[in-house]
Amino acid sequence: MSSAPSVGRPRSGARRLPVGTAREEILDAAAELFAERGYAATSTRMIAEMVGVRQASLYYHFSTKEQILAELLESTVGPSLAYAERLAQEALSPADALHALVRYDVGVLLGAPWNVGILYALPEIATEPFTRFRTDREQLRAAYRRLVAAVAGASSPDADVTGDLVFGMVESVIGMRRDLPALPPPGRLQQTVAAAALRLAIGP
Amino acid sequence: MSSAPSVGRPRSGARRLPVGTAREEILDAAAELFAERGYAATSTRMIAEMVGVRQASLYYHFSTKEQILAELLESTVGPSLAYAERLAQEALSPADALHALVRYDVGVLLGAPWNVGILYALPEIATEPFTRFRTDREQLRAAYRRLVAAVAGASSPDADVTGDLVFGMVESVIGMRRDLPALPPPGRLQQTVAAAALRLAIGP
DNA sequence: ATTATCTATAGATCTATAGATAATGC
DNA sequence: ATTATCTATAGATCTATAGATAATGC
Repeated sequence: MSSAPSVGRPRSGARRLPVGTAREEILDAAAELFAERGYAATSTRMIAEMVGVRQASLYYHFSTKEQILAELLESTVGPSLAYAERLAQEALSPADALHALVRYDVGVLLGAPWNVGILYALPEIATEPFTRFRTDREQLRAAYRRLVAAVAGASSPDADVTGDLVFGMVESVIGMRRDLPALPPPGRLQQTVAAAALRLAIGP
Repeated sequence: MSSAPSVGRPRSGARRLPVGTAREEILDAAAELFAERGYAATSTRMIAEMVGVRQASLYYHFSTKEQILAELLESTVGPSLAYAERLAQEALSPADALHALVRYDVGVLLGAPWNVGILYALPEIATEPFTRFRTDREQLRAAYRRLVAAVAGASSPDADVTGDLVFGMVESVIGMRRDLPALPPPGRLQQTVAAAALRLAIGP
């Protein structure tokens, strides 16, 4: 929201978009570069150049390059996890709840301005600065497992694995978004994936 | 096979395992480091140290660091693609063929000594040295689409998307292998995923 | 006085090439 | 003579810190 601040030394370059705080501008630029060229392959200098600021100025807003990545990752699991927790408090049938969660989660992954989900796969996230992201993501996985188990009923022996497969299938829209020249419209794809999740969960 | 060669200047360090050529030793070490720490985060010096050789000596066997990655990637799609092509020539029902391909592909992903599949997600592979890998992987995706369409019958409108979802679900075992503390035994997981693929393909 | 930038730079890399050297094979 | 290594290094980075500076706010 609050655009260019009134205090502080002026920038050397022009402001990219007069919308958003400096922090948000940095996150936007980093999201684009990390998703398109890779995290380690993106230098802080490239991010700064895209923002229109000197490389060292990034460190006024973020203490390390890793912090920038951590914040981006958080923004992609956070909403779906919060939604899963809200769902758990409503009195929906397990099938309806699973369907809703898949729709929402796919919507988040497709709706992000850049395909940041691709960064989940980075081996780098096994380290400390990303602990929060990792536990949030595992909680989301647990929510999928619970819902799938509830849909399948007590009968199913490897409901956990099926939950993981649904979770993986949902996240595979990240790969589709990257690799396919065109995707169905978001609403339609959300619907298709949600229906597929139910087929997976219900079946024997 | 052919272990330490009889010609050439001796190494400064000891040979890691007296099995395999220098080329294979390099690929092994790189696979471990790339999968565990990331491609860009792994230096050629680290690879060389693990092999027991000086950094510059890698360049006698590979012209660039990217070539090492390209070869590793190729080794993980290659076999499944070849298998899909063999399957296409046999007279199996579509359902049996899809089941067999999923079993095989999951087996390859789980069987690799290191979880190299994780590298599929790298944005770096969009560049030229990886063209061969990318087209092979797209051919494998196409095989999944064909089989899923055949299983679903002419009725299904978005058989392509379902094919992509099966493809994505199969590859999601890469993420499971990385993130879960324990997995079912390979044979059992192959079976579970293959059955799940059929449920996805058949359903309405 | 506070804020948000700037300039300058330390110190640590990193990839790839050039050319020397220590083996074996002919 | 050929092979597979070695040593040495060029040249290009890269992250993060220190301290100066140009705004506004009090």
